[in-house]
Amino acid sequence: MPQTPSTRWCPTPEQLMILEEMYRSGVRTPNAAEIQQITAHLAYYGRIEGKNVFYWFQNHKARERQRLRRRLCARHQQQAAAAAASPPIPPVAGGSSAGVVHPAVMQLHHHHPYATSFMPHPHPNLATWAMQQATTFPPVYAAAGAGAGGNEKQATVGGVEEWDAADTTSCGATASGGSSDEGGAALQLPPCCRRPLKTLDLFPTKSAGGGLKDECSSSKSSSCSTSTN
Amino acid sequence: MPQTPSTRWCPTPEQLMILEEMYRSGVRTPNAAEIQQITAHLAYYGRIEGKNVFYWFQNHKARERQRLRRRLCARHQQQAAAAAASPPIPPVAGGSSAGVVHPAVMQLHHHHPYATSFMPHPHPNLATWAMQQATTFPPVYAAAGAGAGGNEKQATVGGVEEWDAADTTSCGATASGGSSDEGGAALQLPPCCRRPLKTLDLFPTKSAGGGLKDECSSSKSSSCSTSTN
DNA sequence: GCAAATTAATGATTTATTCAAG
DNA sequence: CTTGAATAAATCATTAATTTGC
Repeated sequence: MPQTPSTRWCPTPEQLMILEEMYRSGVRTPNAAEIQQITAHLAYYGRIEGKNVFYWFQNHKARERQRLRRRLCARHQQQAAAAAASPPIPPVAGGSSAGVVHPAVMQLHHHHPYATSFMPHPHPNLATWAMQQATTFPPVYAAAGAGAGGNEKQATVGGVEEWDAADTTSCGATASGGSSDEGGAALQLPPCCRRPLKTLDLFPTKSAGGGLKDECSSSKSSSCSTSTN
Repeated sequence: MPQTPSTRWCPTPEQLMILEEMYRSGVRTPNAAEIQQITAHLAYYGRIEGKNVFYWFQNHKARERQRLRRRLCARHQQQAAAAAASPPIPPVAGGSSAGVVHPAVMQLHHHHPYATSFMPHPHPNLATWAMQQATTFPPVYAAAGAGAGGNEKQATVGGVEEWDAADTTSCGATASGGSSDEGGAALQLPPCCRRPLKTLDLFPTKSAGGGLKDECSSSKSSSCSTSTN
């Protein structure tokens, strides 16, 4: 039986390579249009769906972060054990490439007739799916509008090849202008919706979010109460 | 300017009523098809999109749970303060309605021409969106296949009007047969994919998931191990 | 050298947390 | 302060590596 009906997507080396390259280039949370592009591109190297791309970035990001947390934690513990007083590593971050953000997605130019079977398909259930099917136009950060050029995005951190220091909290906004040639409609996003560039606070000061929860025996108290309101 | 371009959905009383009724009927995590139905139905009473329905159930579920946690926590603390030795509450759970699951979604029969603007629309970004657009057919628990009648689902818990006791771990599988009349294609899901009916362990014994994480100063030990493989 | 059994990676879901409009 | 919207973390489940016995 050819075409193993495997339930999960098995990325080919090429696909993986490209994805990793993109990630290293700063792509972190591609938006719908970008995902479509990426998917279409990668489809050339094998079967793939948008959700795979979505998941991949999601997981990759999360696990990268997790890895760092582990690492830091270990280091921290080690240092704690050593009872030294010197701060771990002064965040080098520095000059590197903060604004050079190169929109890796823009380099995609395939459009091979392989297609990824986008639209149709009578998808069964799947929780998250649902949300999509209705998505008229989500009032989020960016506009995949046609004409407009300089659009600020949110995700897809720029530069910062490999954050291996600790804080690196800030991140350069990037993301290709995108604007695929297909959806050239009006699409003017409502006046609100413009987050202050979140999405990457590695080590927040509060509690959840990116805090190391159990992984490292963090303090984290706070029972139910102290509402932020 | 009529038609306030408000960013968020403002559920009308009718919509809200129906949604709550559904929730009380056991609908907890409607699948795509169900969401479509619900949305189409509710669209009669005002503008609404699938994602609104999706979010609503998501939030309602989460907050109901949160409320319970808070409540339980408070009670627990109170009891702890009382320094009594008697076990809190013997889980009443009992007979209630475990299998009566009435698929509230099935009662929907509108199909009013209001439509909810499902498919089209050149949605900009939105993270989760992406994933959808590709969803060929997600290899998840159920099959929204056409003909087959008795299909087990996963979400949409049955019965259990209001879990206010503690454990209530089990849950009756329910979910309307769904199977919208549109996707009558083949759609034969691969031989694997058949979860043992998860998705609702309110108060698991392990750690995260539905457990009271931090909210109530739970124990929560157990790292990753004891793989079922 | 191969195949069953274990372990490690990682794709896919669900749940919790956070943000911000009303 | 309630709650819709969005993201990130935790978890599950399956596949690929790797080890072990023959």
